[in-house]
Amino acid sequence: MATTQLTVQGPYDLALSLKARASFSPGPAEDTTALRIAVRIDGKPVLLEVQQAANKSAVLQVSSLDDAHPERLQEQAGWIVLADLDLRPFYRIAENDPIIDPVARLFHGMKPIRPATLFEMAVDAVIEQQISLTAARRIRSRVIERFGERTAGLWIFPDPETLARASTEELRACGLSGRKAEYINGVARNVVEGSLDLDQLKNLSDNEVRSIISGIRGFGRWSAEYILIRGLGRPDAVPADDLAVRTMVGKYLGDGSRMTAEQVEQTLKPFVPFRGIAVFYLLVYHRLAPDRK
DNA sequence: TACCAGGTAAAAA
DNA sequence: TTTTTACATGGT
Repeated sequence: MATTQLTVQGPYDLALSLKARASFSPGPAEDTTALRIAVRIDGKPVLLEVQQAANKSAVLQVSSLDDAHPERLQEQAGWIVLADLDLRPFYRIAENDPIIDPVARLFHGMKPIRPATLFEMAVDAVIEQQISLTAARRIRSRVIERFGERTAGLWIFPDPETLARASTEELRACGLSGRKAEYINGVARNVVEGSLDLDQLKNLSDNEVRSIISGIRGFGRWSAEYILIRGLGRPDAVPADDLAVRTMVGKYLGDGSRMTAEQVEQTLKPFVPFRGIAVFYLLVYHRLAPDRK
């Protein structure tokens, strides 16, 4: 059994971060004491478990039953929990806003949890286009159960190779539209052929990422921002035209009614360079608030 | 039943 | 160039 320690930047609350993630996919209650996820490391399925050494401690315990390199485990876990992000500058900015400040204090140490790979994130973005998160979740699980791999009771998201080979009909059978089936096929093939290197996006600026993502068929402005904030954890990225964002920013930072994308952009200016994190906190607040709706 | 939900590309105007 | 339409599922 491989075990390693991971030090994260700034304040971190793993239990809260897990709770936040669960709030976006309502279902049976999930374990919030540890992050358990199956990933592929150097091509091999590995069960990864991440725990917080002590409450809100900066040290995380990363372990796996499999004999993966501790360094690779640490790297993968650090990616998923956004270990490099320091929330303190965000909290300082939040202090200037009467609405965000109490929310930031309530959720002290909360970070987004990233999907294990950018390919998974890209496919998720396509699945979630236009339909409700509930519907998207159902479709997503059909895709995983049809094309993914199961290890230690957990599913690993299908590889680009598998989804590149999948027929439009098979994908449609999961509940995707024919269009979305083509998009997913397309991005998977780009990755397999090597014309798209998703991991390379990690080294590029937000604008360079926007340019590359929106050049892929099926990926527009919304998907580029969505992948930036959720997949890459870029703290300033916001899909301002996103329906939920327009609704929530309007509700909490505006007059209560849904905003236009332009109004969202204007309203979020004070939170640069943490606009995406500010919106993340608002969305979670809305989902966890007892007086929701 | 109709409409909305964390959009996008392609057709039509 | 700008506006409209088709698309799939799930909840209300």
